[in-house]
Amino acid sequence: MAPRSTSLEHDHPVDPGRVVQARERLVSADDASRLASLLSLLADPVRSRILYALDLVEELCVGDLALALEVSEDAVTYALRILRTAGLVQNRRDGRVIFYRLADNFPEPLLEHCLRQLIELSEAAQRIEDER
Amino acid sequence: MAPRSTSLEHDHPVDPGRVVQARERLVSADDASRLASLLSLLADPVRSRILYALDLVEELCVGDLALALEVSEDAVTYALRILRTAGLVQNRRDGRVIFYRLADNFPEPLLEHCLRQLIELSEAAQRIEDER
DNA sequence: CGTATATCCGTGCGGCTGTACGGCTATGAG
DNA sequence: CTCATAGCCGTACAGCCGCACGGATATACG
Repeated sequence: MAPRSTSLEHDHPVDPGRVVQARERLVSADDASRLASLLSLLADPVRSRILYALDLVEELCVGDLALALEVSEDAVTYALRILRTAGLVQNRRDGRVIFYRLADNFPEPLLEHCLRQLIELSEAAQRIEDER
Repeated sequence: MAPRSTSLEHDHPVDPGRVVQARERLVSADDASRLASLLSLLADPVRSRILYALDLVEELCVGDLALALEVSEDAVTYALRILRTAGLVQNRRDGRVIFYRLADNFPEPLLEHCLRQLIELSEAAQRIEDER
């Protein structure tokens, strides 16, 4: 069903210049959509902690990951399924045990650069909120 | 109800050393949870594009934002409500029109540094996927 | 005052997401 | 061969999320 275009929906810009300027240089809907997918992938405590754990110790099996993070094995399995599908982790079978590691082409700076900054950012925001 | 600890749930680590090592230096559940909140906030095409638009042109009203992004005003209002609640944007009333801008304490590097990298990353991943 | 406009708010709904459970598969031990 | 273990998969369910709609509110204009 069509959006709420029943009546007039703000036809004339209030500030046409800025609208045009924003439109021209704006992040495309496609880029934003891909970005959102990537961020959603990282926006889960179990998934991000798994990535950090694998960054620390190179290789871990499912059960040990659950122990290290103190979450259920089901949660780890589910998280790994998603990370695997996204191509962020690889696995290797050794007997009955399956070891996971970061994918070969895993973007290095992501964890230590980008996410680390965001963690500090969210801590700062938290403090500001607590002070109110 | 308790998780699936009905039977034994992998009591002995396969590689105790690595489990301990991961546990000690791992991102805490709290940090990961806060990080997830922040990432969820950014993991929406409308919200991220609004932030980029405001970064570009300083100030825009709701209707013009909808025009610039080519989405419904409802969607913009909803997105702004969330960004406002999170303290990422501020507004200013001028007559019937309400102008939005990035909050004073908006973390500068976030958009141009951090997210820009992630956009490129997601583009690269997309290309790899397309080649298969 | 009455009308039109810009935006917000409450509500409802469809869709997605994370988890738990039962059951399946594959491997190894006896 | 039989049994136990590590992990996966399909399913079901509860919770959340984003959007559209109706209606409210505030401001401007005549």
